[in-house]
Amino acid sequence: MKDMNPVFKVLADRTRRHLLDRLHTRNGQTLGELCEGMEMTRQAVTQHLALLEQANLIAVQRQGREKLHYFNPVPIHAIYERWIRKFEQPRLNALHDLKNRLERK
Amino acid sequence: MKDMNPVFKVLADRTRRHLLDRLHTRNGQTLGELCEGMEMTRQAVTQHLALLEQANLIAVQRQGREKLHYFNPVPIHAIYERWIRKFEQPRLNALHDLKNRLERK
DNA sequence: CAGATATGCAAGCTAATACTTGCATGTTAG
DNA sequence: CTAACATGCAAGTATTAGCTTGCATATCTG
Repeated sequence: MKDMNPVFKVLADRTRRHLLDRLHTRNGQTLGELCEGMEMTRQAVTQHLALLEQANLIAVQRQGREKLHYFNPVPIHAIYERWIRKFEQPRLNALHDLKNRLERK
Repeated sequence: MKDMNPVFKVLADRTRRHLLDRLHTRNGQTLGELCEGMEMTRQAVTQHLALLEQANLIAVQRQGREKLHYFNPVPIHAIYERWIRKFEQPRLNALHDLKNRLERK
């Protein structure tokens, strides 16, 4: 997937969105906790978390032998500002555009 | 990319976001117009547009031998409602969570 | 220290993705 | 009618994503 912006790519996976949901419900969970109930190996979850960390969507902190994960809302807000908000004013003048297009000919 | 929600997957590609941007700038463009300046073949663009159409992000209308493309903002708004908005209230109490966690032990 | 626990690292497999090439079909213009 | 134009269809290729398996390392507990 050709993409300079890692946030979209990361959000495109259901497992990763689920992990974000879990951290949103309770922040600071360990790797083991985040693996509970996941239908894949711990290593798979680790790899998803690594991508989330690369995209700056989570921050990680070692606490003894445990690894704590914290959700960071900033990139999602940036996505909203850059990509969502400008599309929220729907251009309902599609027919007007069509009319213009036909007249240009 | 394992995902039931096609909108995220579709938005994850830079080329497709660029196509949406172009339609947002001027709605109702033909396939040929949307191909201009793209550094790939027409068929590649067609495939991207097909994915955008599947995700209901664009609507297509045949006009003679031309194919007109219209942007549809509804799925992006749905994404915002379902996934973005709830993350916009940042939980800045990470330290509080950490404190709770340590006390649970 | 020794065993259990929590996590890390890396190679390998499979399926999906992005893109191309080649040809076919439908439409408009002279 | 026919030639140029706009688009459609399908098979093939290279890359990447998601996941697994196997083993290594670090930390806690008794």
